[in-house]
Amino acid sequence: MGAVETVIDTIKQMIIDGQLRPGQRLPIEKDLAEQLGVARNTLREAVRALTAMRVLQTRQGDGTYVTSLSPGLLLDGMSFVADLHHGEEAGHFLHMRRLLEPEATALAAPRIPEPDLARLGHLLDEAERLADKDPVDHEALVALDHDFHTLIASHCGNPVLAAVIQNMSGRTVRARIWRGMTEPGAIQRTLAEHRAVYRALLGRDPERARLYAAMHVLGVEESLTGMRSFGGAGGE
Amino acid sequence: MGAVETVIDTIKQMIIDGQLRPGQRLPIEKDLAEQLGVARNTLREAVRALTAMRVLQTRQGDGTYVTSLSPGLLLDGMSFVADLHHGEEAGHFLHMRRLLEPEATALAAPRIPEPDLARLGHLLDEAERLADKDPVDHEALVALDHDFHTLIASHCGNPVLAAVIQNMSGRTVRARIWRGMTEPGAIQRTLAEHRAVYRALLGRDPERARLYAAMHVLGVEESLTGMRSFGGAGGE
DNA sequence: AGGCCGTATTCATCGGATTAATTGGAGCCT
DNA sequence: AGGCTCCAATTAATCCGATGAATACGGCCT
Repeated sequence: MGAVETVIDTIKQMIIDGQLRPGQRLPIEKDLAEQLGVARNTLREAVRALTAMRVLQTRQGDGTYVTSLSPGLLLDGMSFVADLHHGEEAGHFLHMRRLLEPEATALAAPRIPEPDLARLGHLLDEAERLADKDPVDHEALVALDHDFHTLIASHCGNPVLAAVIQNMSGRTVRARIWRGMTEPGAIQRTLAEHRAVYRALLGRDPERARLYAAMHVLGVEESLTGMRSFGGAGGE
Repeated sequence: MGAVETVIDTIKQMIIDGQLRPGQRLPIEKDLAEQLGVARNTLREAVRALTAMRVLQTRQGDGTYVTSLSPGLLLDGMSFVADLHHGEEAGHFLHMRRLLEPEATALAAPRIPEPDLARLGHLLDEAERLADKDPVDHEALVALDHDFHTLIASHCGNPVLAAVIQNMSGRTVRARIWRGMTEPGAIQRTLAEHRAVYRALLGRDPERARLYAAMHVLGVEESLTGMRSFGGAGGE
């Protein structure tokens, strides 16, 4: 096995074993390289790889530190995976969202604090305002869509679940989805689905939240495949 | 932004844009470094980071290639995240398994080919044989457990779902779980749960498969927290 | 005591040299 | 002619040493 890979695994194992703890500082490059029996360049490549996966963090002029190792931190960057896949593959990521988001939304219903609930409302108001304009600022809508779902997921009580949900649809994926909503009323319908989820959260009703979240993801899936079979899920 | 990060993002973007396609070979280090305006060492650190996340693959004496970029490939290595977390955090990963494995098992019921179904049976036979021995070879049981769940998940029809499931419990996590099953009969009960899932698959019954899979993950969760409230789920 | 500045520490980047592995083809044997 | 062996070119892997840039910390001044 290559020297760099060995160093990567060694550092990983040191973390798993508890020799290196979150926030702890590593020895300086020169010493650590010597201790591991490799050149500084080799060590640097290993550290760079671990930095890319958010296990380590380097601060120029200061040192190299172990990150918090929180799931949310380590799982981010995964969204790149979703960004790569089009067509049928994209459907697999939406399938994941359909499994996870209803659960997360239901879990968030009794937990999400009032201020964040209010913030959700403001995001919706803003999105509806943007949707009425012409031309539509898709990029801004994508950002609001992302904030809406992320805010809900972040209150599900399970950071792993929240992180995976967030990464199942990155910036590029969401942009593709919103750009793909060309049929008339598609944007309004999506926003109505958002509002339905919001109302369920406002009522602290987990089961309604779950169902409306499921309907929303399903709506997105069907709007992409052109299979939508009835007229929307916004009302009561 | 650092030069290395810039190079990483540039290469990523070239892949998203389609300039670099799966399997394609990159220019040699010297040329690519010159083209991107950085030193070879800097380029190497970027390539190493992308190699660590399975986006690129280098072959000494040959060149650097873009991988298949399949979700299964890109999402692996995520299991390291699960390996890091003990106690309450581990429960969050089990929660994920409880959401995902029942669905995957249900989806696999009508899809899994006969030969793999037979293989599942053999894995179970082998595990039951091992469980009766004394002392118990935990490591071998962990391997069989891993193969059992991985084989099922791989036939759910959604490679993303399969990959996430697989990474929600890596080697270290599974080892911890099986080592933690100290109460008498715990191992036999777990294997009985496996067999119940197997029987549902054998019957090509998605809903039974879903339920028994859910019961199994729940059993694992409760055996870890000592909350198990009744006597097992192996029978019919 | 509080803010400013200089110096030491540490990572970031660079350029070059050497080593090792793979590939592809030339040349040889059958 | 077909297949095998060995050699040479290509390319990544590793190492070395030097310079640049950002940060932290301690001493100094006010």
